[in-house]
Amino acid sequence: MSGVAGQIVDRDFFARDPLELAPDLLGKLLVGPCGRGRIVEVEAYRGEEDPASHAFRGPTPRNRVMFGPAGHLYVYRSYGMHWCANVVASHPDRAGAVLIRALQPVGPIDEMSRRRPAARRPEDLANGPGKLCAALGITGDHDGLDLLSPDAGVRLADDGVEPPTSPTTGPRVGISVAADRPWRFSLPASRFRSRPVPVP
DNA sequence: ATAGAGATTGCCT
DNA sequence: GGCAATCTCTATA
Repeated sequence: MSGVAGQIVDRDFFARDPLELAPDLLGKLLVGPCGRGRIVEVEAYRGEEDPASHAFRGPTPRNRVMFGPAGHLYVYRSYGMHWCANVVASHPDRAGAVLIRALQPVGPIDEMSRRRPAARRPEDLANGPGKLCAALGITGDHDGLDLLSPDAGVRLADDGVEPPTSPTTGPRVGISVAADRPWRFSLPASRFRSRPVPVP
């Protein structure tokens, strides 16, 4: 199954169409200031041709990172109270990002649990875009950071787990426009996807 | 200037 | 299942 977890440092891995990058993020490890988890569900968002994307109507103070280099982290405030994390994709001159929707908690479970007091079961620690940011300690302070930087507060690691050959796909959650596009990707066997695993 | 919707979550009945 | 919390942006005036 796996080797030693190593940070992803290949810019070209990120500089692709979000539709290509999204499924390749499944199985990777998201490492935050307060914990880490395995990515099990993501959504692709494009730019001007995607009405559901924050980048659809051009740059604003909030979404400016989506128009910057691939491999950076785009963190936005959702409904005035939650943080949501995206990996910037696409090309330098084209906006695009992949929203991280759910993680399988890896640890430390006790600290993640302290940050998610409402989670009654371990699988509820990070099974939502706002929940996973709370569990890992990701906030607006991390907006725009470079995921390829070795000392970044948020990083992306590969421990040898291969992306699924046939990811589960479906419509993106919580949107009303372009809701017919099946741009949500998740690991199969989703019923178990957010359950924590022992730290190796 | 003001109003309404939104890539959400948790608590209420 | 309903609904409140509350920031950012868009539409309308």
